[in-house]
Amino acid sequence: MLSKSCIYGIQATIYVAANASQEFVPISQIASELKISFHFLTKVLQQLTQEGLMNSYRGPKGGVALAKPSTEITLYDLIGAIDGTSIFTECMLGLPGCGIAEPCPAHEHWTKIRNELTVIARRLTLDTMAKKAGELNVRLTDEFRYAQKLFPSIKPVNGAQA
Amino acid sequence: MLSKSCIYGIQATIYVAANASQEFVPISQIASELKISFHFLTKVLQQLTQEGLMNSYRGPKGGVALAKPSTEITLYDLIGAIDGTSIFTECMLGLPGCGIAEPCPAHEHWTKIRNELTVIARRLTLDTMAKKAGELNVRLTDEFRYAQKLFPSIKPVNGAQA
DNA sequence: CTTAATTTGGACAAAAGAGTCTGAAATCTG
DNA sequence: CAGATTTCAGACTCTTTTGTCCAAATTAAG
Ligand code: FES
Ligand code: FES
Repeated sequence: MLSKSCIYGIQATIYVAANASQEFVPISQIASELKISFHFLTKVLQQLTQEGLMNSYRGPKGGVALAKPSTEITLYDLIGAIDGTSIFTECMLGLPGCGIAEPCPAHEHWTKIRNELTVIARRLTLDTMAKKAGELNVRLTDEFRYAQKLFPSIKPVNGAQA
Repeated sequence: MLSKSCIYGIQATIYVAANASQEFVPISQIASELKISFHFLTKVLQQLTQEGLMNSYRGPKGGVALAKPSTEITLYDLIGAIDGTSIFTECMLGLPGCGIAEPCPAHEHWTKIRNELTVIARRLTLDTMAKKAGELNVRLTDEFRYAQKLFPSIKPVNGAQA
């Protein structure tokens, strides 16, 4: 569904939103905590910066920060900035100009799903996701649980690693 | 969302389902009518054959045919056979083992969408889509309209080409 | 002013997806 | 049997995505 770039972008922005204490968060910190390739993540976040969703600052004490309050950035914005909005508008069969005038055989059903996805993505804010990420057992990546970072004594529910 | 292979497979099977008159439909016929690369489509349909959704027959008068009645093949079957069922089960962020035990911050909302997608894909049969494909102005590919093939005098609603 | 930390911007490599081609095997027709 | 038609199987190329790396520009701190 989503590209790797997009997934990394979402995870990173949630991480930044949850670190409201830091003014600018260095990309190296995000990358090492979330176990994402630093150089690759750098490109993704540069794109979010160019799209106006983040601010960046160079030099010591530099890093990236949200350009707007986390309540005003939605999942739709993030996906749109990285993968583009075609998911929310395109034909399931990839035909150009999806519409009732020239529908494909799945149009009626696909648009229903697509519209619900759009509504949910527009409603779901970074703030909501960051709060959720702070709950117990919620994970941002396969490795990273925010609750575990705050309270290292907490063990995950299915204790794979000791 | 869907790979090109999957889209071609869906278009081709709808085409075959709509051609109920022919016993076996040659892949070359499907490819030329739907303007899909013959060799590429061949591979896709081979996969559907191996998955048990289609039968094939070599030699003159050969081709491919549905292995089951078109009322018993669903969009879910087609997608599952080509792209796999991960769309219907995987985490939006690609995390392994999507579940309420270790959710990601979007789990709750994504599973809602995903479940509706699954229900619709399981309900939508080839028969339904083939019937829809026969309606006026419904297109199977950018180029191919079934109604136009049956009644060449009919012009598309937004007459791009003369 | 010098050094270290950081983003920026691009080049480059590896992997996966999409598409092309060729030859072999099966099957019908005459 | 001979020849034509068709699927089957695999090698190969091209493009996009993913990932790695390095040098230049910016800024804070001593
Ligand atoms: S035309 Fe295919 S989904 Fe609208
Ligand atoms: S864990 Fe991410 S959608 Fe379920």
